[in-house]
Amino acid sequence: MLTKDKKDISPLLATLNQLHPLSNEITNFLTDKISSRNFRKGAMLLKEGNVCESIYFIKRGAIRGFIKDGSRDITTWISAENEIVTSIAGLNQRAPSAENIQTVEFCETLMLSYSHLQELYQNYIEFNINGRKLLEMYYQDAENRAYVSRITGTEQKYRYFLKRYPHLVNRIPIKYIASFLGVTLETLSRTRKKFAE
Amino acid sequence: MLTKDKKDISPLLATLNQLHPLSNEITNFLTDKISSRNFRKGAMLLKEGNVCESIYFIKRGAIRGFIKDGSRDITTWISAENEIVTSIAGLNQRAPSAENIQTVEFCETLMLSYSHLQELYQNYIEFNINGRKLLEMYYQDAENRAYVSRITGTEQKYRYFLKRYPHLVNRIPIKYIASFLGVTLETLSRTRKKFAE
DNA sequence: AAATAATGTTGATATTAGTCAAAGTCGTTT
DNA sequence: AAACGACTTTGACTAATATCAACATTATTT
Repeated sequence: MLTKDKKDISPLLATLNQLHPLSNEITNFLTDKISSRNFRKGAMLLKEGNVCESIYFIKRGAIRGFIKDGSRDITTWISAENEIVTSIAGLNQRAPSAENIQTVEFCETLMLSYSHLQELYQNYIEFNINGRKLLEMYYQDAENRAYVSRITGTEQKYRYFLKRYPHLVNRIPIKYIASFLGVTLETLSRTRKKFAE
Repeated sequence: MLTKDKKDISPLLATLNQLHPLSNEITNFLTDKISSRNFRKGAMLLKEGNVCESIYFIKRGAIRGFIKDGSRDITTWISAENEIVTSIAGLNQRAPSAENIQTVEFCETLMLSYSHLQELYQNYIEFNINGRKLLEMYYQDAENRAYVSRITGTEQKYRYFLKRYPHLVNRIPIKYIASFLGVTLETLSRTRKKFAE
């Protein structure tokens, strides 16, 4: 963690309001409990084996989730501006995460602790509407990620990536994109070259 | 669809109550609106391009989701007893599904229409707690499915399948398991043989 | 600006898994 | 019981991708 900044939580409020309008009480609670956190490139927000204590909204930068598979890592997701990241294992069962969470760039985030999130869900029942809708969206995303890793042919996979994540293509090191797609970086490098031609 | 049976919705109520206790009003609403539906083996509950109009709870049997990738299918999930299945695309955005949903065995299900589900969420706000928690669980599952398709080595994949889905191993045709794991059925057949030795 | 580290490319080779085809097994129907 | 269909195994061969290693390029630090 780098600094604890003056916070502007409006982008998060906008995201949540789009799903279901937030009451003043909820807006005030969020304004009170959320803190701003910046992270240097490569910082670990969560290491496997630990229970994730927070949920982060990305104001600027990109963050990935990855799992260790022997000596190599498998990047399981990559998120950027206006997305929310956390360990689903922590959210769902307060269980130690098998997943690691790491910034890929310098990041400005908004952080809400898990316990405050639970307080929200318990004390402001209608906030569960926001949570439910958010999870519907993220679930679909997870399905899509499972899909891309199963389609055959590196070219088809990369084509999918270009279409779905155009904003990340020139920001994320090829090694992360490769493992996200389920290929080696060398193979992806060659495939990408064919595309340029 | 085969028959519309006398319904016993208690297994679904048990599942939902475990997440958050249901009020009498909600229980009555569900009892009223849910219908029992049986399907023969191989029946299509949803064909790609259509908007999914219902959500199903599996009382007996197994159901898979799959996506067409050229001429072959990719099985994206396999669910069985006491699980809920639907097209997430339909749930989330009322959009035509890219996914097909098909029974793998004779199935007894409980069906709730999408519009009644929306009624529940709107009129009984606390039901969003059940929905939110359910989605947290299913989201984690989706993450895990994405993970297994990315790990390398058919042996490792199959080992994961055995561990995570022991109840399905002897029920689901190898061709579905293979595409779920992201390998061909021949490769899976050979790998499985090595296991037996 | 030079030095260093991180990232990306390319080539040669090995390995794995895919493809195509045939035959075997199992269960269901007639 | 024979015939059919669905599922599974096996073999020979091919194609795709991984691996290992060297080098090139681009960023970052000093």
